[in-house]
Amino acid sequence: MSVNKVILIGNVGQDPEVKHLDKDVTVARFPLATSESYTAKNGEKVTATEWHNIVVWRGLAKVVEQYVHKGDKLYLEGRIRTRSWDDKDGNKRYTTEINVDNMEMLTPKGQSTGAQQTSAPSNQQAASVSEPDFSSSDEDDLPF
Amino acid sequence: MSVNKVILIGNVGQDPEVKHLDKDVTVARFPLATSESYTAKNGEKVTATEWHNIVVWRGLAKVVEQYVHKGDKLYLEGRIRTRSWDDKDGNKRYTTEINVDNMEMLTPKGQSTGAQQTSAPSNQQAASVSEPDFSSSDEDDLPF
Amino acid sequence: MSVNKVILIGNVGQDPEVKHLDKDVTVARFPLATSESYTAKNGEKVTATEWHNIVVWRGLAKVVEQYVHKGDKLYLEGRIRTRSWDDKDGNKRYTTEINVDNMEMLTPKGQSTGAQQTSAPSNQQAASVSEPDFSSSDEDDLPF
Amino acid sequence: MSVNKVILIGNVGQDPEVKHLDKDVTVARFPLATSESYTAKNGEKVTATEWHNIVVWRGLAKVVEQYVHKGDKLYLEGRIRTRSWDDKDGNKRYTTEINVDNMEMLTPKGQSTGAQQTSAPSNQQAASVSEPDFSSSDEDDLPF
DNA sequence: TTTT
DNA sequence: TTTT
Repeated sequence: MSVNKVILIGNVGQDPEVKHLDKDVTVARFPLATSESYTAKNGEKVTATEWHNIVVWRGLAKVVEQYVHKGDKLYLEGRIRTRSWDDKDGNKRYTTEINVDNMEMLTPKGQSTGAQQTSAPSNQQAASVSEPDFSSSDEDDLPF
Repeated sequence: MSVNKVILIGNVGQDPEVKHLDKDVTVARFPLATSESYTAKNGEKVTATEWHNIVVWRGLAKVVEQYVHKGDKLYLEGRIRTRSWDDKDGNKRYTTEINVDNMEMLTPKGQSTGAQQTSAPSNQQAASVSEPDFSSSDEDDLPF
Repeated sequence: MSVNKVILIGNVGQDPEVKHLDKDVTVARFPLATSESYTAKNGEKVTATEWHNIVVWRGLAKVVEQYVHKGDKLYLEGRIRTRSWDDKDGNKRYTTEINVDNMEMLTPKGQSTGAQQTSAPSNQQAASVSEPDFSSSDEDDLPF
Repeated sequence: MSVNKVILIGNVGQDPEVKHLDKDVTVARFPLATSESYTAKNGEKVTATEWHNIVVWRGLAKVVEQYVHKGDKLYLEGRIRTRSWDDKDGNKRYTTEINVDNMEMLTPKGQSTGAQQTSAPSNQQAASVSEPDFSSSDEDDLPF
């Protein structure tokens, strides 16, 4: 009796962080920017950027791991989920994420414009697939 | 070149808070619940409820003021917007809201189930329209 | 690299026609009305109704068979599909349908307003489930 | 009390046909392809293409006229509308169209791949804007 | 009739 | 922190 659906088209802000949990479960996280342009009261053109915390699970996370890079444009379909956690001062805090159900790559293959990609050698894609050091990231304790 | 679209169907958790700002601008805020049922690993049926911070501006806010009550089921279309603010400890905090562009009432007229409504006298709708004390609420300093 | 998504909220125009094909595949079809109101140039208020040919397959078709009746309000998510066929004059003709992927019932249980339902005896739901005569309908040759 | 919403991402099949009606009203029409790939029962990979009749009015039609070309990838948001008309044999026939409310160009500027574009001289975009012969097209009598 |  |  209810619907919680998000549709985003935007640009990947950072290469995804991918974690391989036990039981062969993979999760990928990355920021996605959407932006809106409008004319302010003073006539100035303004671009407002919105950052979304994207979370992708299981099979789709493996697709992210292999093919999604900083700068890519993506179509995402998912659900809003707000998680709560306690910060160091004992305050309840909230983080809103987008849990992805469906994804389409809108950047044509070989046209990624992310810094890492363009500076990478010709075998960069394979390199990015193995991306060895995310699992040892010391950000593991952060809630997002 | 980007899209930020949310579609929700859910139930209003509290009667909307409506403020009349200067220049005849109205803003309405209320929580909306969506829920998902799934079967947990142990076979138990679980219902997870997600609460969304809904924000409605201008003409649509006046519709909310007149017709939307606790318990009503709504279809909403809007955009995700995360605002940042500084809490009392000087930490940056974030609140994610849904800014509504389009709304449809799914509760048939006269069938609202909210507690306030059902206990209200027959002129309750007019009463709720004038709703006198929100603007003097001491919650004005809170970011939502 | 492409998206074909439809979101409808509307009312069921006729009780669904349900067919049980071989291999335990079920398909349900029914018309759904959406309507838009607008003010014409002459100041008159006009309501335009749009009829959609809804098609539901497999497990979801069984849900339709059991729970969906004329008059019910539904949320549907699906894809547009246009089928072509040859009419009796040998002309190519086209029928556009909505293939449903996801459905939510928006009419509260026991509040259906369809004529058949309200006039039906207390066991009408079971009756509608077995709905014996659709498969022998002479409309079988029509493309919808 | 109803919703009729379509979201498409696909490729433009032909350069848009643009007509300037009286009262400065512009309408643009073009076919858009979406495609789905799946594995058939025999293990073969199949791509099914769906063609949508896109209709864009007024200001957005002028954007189409200037910027949209065969081959371009677009995000479109709109409504389903089925029109009826009488064919030469006096039969009622139906055409389903997508009336566009919102559009985003997904092909980066200068990267169109449509045949007409790549073979056009460097001033082809201005040329396509004036596109002189559509209004005298003898297809005017056709319903789409 | 488009794209991958 | 992305893109145009």
